[in-house]
Amino acid sequence: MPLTIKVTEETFTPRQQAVLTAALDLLVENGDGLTMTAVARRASCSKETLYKWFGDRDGLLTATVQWQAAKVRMPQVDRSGLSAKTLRASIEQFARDLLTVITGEVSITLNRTAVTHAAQEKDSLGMIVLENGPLAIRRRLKPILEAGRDARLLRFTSSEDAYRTFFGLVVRDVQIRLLLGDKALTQTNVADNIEADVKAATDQFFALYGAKATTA
Amino acid sequence: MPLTIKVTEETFTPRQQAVLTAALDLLVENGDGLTMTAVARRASCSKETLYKWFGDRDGLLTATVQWQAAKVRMPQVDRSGLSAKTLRASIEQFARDLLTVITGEVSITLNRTAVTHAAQEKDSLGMIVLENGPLAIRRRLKPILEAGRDARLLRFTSSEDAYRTFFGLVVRDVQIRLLLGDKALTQTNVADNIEADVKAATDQFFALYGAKATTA
DNA sequence: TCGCAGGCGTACCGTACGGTACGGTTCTAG
DNA sequence: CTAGAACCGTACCGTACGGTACGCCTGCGA
Repeated sequence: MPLTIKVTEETFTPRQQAVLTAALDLLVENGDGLTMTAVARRASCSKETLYKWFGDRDGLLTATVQWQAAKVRMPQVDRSGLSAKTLRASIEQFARDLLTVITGEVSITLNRTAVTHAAQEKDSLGMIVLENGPLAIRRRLKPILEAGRDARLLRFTSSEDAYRTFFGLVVRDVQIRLLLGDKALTQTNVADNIEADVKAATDQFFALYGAKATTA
Repeated sequence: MPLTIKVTEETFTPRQQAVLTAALDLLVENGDGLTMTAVARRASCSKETLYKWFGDRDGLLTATVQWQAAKVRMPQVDRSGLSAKTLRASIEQFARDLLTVITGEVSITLNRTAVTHAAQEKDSLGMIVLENGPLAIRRRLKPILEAGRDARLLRFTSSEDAYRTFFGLVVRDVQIRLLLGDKALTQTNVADNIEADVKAATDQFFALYGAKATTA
């Protein structure tokens, strides 16, 4: 399977999507339990079909991650009619989206899979996850930030730095702890605190980059 | 091998440490290449000895991680004679230590190993890494922060929140991108920027929590 | 009705690797 | 000098899993 630049829902037939769903379910249920035999049994198809469609195990894994990533379509935030209020609402929404995604079971599983993959000098899965996680957020957030600057609501020199600070303020140590399986961070526990964390992170972001703030 | 509460250098004989060094080297060179046969060959010992000393593959892995973690002894920062200047220097030192560690090849390898491990419902390695990484920093940073607050140099209500914000400001998206194998983040590239990042993160931390700052 | 493509299920193969067994060697204690 | 413990090297076993081959069934177009 060659490098696929863009994966849409139509890239796979419904039957293939059913197979990928089975693969993703297995992955979530039991991280490394993604054996070709298990997928074939779960999806009620033959292994031969799997190899015909996806080439090899890595191809199936890649297709699964790409397909799942294509499903995550974050809500577009309106850029027009920018006011202090709407800007803040947009930023909060980004923070909420980000936290909701990274604390989700599917995201944790895919990130773990990609990290494992990267430990074997194969970074393709990592790039896919990056591309559809942090980088996707960045692509959508940067224009908002720059619009905020144009409207004299934000102050910064590098929108890249502003974005990365935002990421840090929102994610903090939550993602790495979840990936490492920290039991002190029960998922429900995290989910319950998302709203408070969103507000705190947004407050801090405006404290650093708001028009009235003085940054170094 | 039962749960070892604390691992010191003396926990293992020199010969055993040589074995663990070999294991760590193999892990760094080639993430998943840690086979018992490879370790035995690299360390010039027999597999039987490995099993006698470490029980099974997981025991060897755990011992390797624990032993490496025990080697990382971060420099203690002086808490006495707290002034604005020394406090800032301490904070900067923490930021520098944190960034230096997480961008190191060994840290990346161990984190990847622990994440992979956590994907198999085995969180012991994850806890060890957490305990000796983020949590170790936290244990040492919190007293400094609280001393800074007592000296009216910092303002915050929860030192836990202050620590986590510090972590986010320093680490941002660097760690997850390194774990995912982002090629855009060459290690040398990151290393060259550490000083600038340290300064920026410290500035932002003081902007949020410095005595003169107004936080929400 | 016939032929055939697509696909299911299963049996099969090769290999890699965790774990064990065992003979041979070195070192130490008595 | 000898007995035994520790340990090295290697051969071996069992299993899990990636990948292939093949027989069978179903649906569909001619």
